Amino acid sequence: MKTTADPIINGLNEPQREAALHIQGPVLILAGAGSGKTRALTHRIAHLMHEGVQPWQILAVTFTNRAATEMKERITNLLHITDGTDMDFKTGQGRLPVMGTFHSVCVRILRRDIERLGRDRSFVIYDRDDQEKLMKQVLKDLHIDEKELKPRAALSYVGRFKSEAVSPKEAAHDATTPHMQLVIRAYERYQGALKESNALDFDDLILETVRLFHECPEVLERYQETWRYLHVDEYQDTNHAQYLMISLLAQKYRNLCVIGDPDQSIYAFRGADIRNILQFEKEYPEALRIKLEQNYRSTQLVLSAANAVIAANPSRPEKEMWSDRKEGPQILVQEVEDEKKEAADAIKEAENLRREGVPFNDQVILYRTNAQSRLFEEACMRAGIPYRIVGGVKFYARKEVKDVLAYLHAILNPGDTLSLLRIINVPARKIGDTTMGHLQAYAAEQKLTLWETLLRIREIPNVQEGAKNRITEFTAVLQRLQEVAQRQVVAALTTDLLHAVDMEKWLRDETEEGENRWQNVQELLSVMHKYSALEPMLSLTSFLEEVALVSEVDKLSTMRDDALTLMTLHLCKGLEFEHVMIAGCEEGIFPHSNTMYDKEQLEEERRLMYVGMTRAKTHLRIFFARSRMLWGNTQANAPSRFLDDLPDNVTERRSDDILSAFAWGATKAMHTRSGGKIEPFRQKETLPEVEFNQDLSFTVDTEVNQDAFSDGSRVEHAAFGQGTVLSKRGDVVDVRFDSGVRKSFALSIAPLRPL
DNA sequence: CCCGCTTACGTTTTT
DNA sequence: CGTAAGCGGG
Repeated sequence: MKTTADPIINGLNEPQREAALHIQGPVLILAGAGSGKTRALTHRIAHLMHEGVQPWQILAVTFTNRAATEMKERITNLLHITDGTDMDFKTGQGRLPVMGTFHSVCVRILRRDIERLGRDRSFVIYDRDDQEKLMKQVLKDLHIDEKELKPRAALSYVGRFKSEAVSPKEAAHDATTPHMQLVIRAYERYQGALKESNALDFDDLILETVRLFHECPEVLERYQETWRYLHVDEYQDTNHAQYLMISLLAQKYRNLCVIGDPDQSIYAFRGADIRNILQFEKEYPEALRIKLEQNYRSTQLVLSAANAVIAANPSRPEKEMWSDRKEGPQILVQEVEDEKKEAADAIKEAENLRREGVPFNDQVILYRTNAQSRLFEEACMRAGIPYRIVGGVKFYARKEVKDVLAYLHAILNPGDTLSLLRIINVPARKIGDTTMGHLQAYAAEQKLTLWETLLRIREIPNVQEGAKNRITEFTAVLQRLQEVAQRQVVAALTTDLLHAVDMEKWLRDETEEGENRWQNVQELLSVMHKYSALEPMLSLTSFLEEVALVSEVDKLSTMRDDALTLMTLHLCKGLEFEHVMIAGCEEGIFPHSNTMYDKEQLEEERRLMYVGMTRAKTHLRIFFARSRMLWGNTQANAPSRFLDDLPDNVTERRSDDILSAFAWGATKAMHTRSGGKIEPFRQKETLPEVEFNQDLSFTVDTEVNQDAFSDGSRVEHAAFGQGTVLSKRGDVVDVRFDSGVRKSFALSIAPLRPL
């Protein structure tokens, strides 16, 4: 029996200890925000190993690489393993349990066993962009008008079907309307096209694994025998397909430990099914239920506020977070004139706290929609404070990055037609649509892949001699690189590749964008260096595999500069900050207007608010604006209904307007009178244009600046130094700095001054 | 092939 | 209002 002297058990609170020690049978852990969930989980796994369970018999599944990495690190520390490296994990030889995302675990299974489903092990993984391209082609092939069914809409249906594990055949069964029948045809064809390209999209990774388990009981049994102790993190976010996968694995030994928080379920729109966690005990009646309610992150004031907000949601398991940290500042609810004022105020608050010793790294601005980020970004630039935006255009989704990756994919697997199509004319080598049209026609007719067609280019009619030569050149380059790939690691291979196709010249076109593009490729190269210790081919495949499955939030921890973080509320889950600011808390913004007529969506919005608030350790500020410019219109939105639930005793309400006290009382009364029901017209009220700009200094600033930036004038930038204005168009100036760097700026924003 | 103009659109997105 | 994508002209 374990005693409290045991380092694995020591330091856990009572329910955490229970979670760690109860290792046989199903366990449901309801773990509130900041309750030491990862701690409970990692200690549990460490305890399992202490009890003689082999590491490879333990599986822990998460949703993000970030979570998986953190768990691996913490278990490594806990066990004082020094040689259980990540690479060991990959080959399955390590001393660490198998820990990874749903998708990476499934890839691992499929790379090994997908041939049983009559498919090729060297499949490629399609991301969002690839999916859209493919679906576009599918709709074209089916002669479906883009107006009738857009690729994105079709994909969203397909995604929904797949997350619910509904095959095209089953879906066809329920398709009653002509529109849905169209969707089903697209779904069917899309799946066929994926198979032809030897590709799987993200959803397929899960779904094909489920299919494998269904169709090959002996394979399922092998995994059941291997992974006897199963753990699933963020269980409230699992969709039906993921639920099936886990259920199948668990059905033999029933050692399934799921952890989650129904109050933090914010991905229903993506197919997450909160019922998976709510009905866990029905499915496993013998399950032990553990509640982690002590919060180690926030002050009691923050928690009281968050608890009050989430309490308004019906049918949630009873759970109330509490904290030992009784003291702290009040929750600040700040009313501001408009969205510009909001941004300026938020930045000012960040700077104030910075001065008091809270680094920017420990501060975040959260908003509901990405579009809101722009103003904060501009405010940061204006104030000259460092910031980073998480999300938005993803690094690995950038064209130049995807182009390089497409080269690597094509080198590894020339059968990857999508990649070939992507790079055949990048950099431009005058192989245009006409030529490609002939080639694809020939390929279809002869039942050849594009690559095989390219290799036989000499036999193909209708293609001009010049184009044939250029294609021969292209295939020769790829073939040479294929050989290089056999003996060089991925970084060296890529350096060779970039040189061979003169990528630098193509990307670096003397503009700021060109410079950025090249920088991005350099960054990609630096990521590759992490794979230099491996065998050449393994280095290439591991790199591509990992790149296919990473997200933006994963990179957060690796950034070291002190910068204010800006991100959507959805992305903040799992993170924590000393100072959290939640912007745009107005009806129609948050909760978002599209959710306001649906009870369940509204509940999810409330959970999103709860998630945002519980990120705060100490300082929590909530902003709402009296008026806001949205889609070219100025509108006045009522303060968010979520603010009504903030208890007065932990809240301080402030406003930049003298009449605000009155306004507050009025809105609160209005919400109360309507009994919490939605008043459709509330957010439509538009105030007469108020052109009273309180921040005069800003207006003056930009006006004065304008004239001093004529062509050829000398300027100085806070970060880039001195330079010469090349051209000026309205608010935008092009500057060449003495360092040689060329950039364009928005005058009203950039820290640029005339000399 | 690249640009600038027109048009359409506007929620969130682990992999 | 701001943006991204599509298209026609140079």
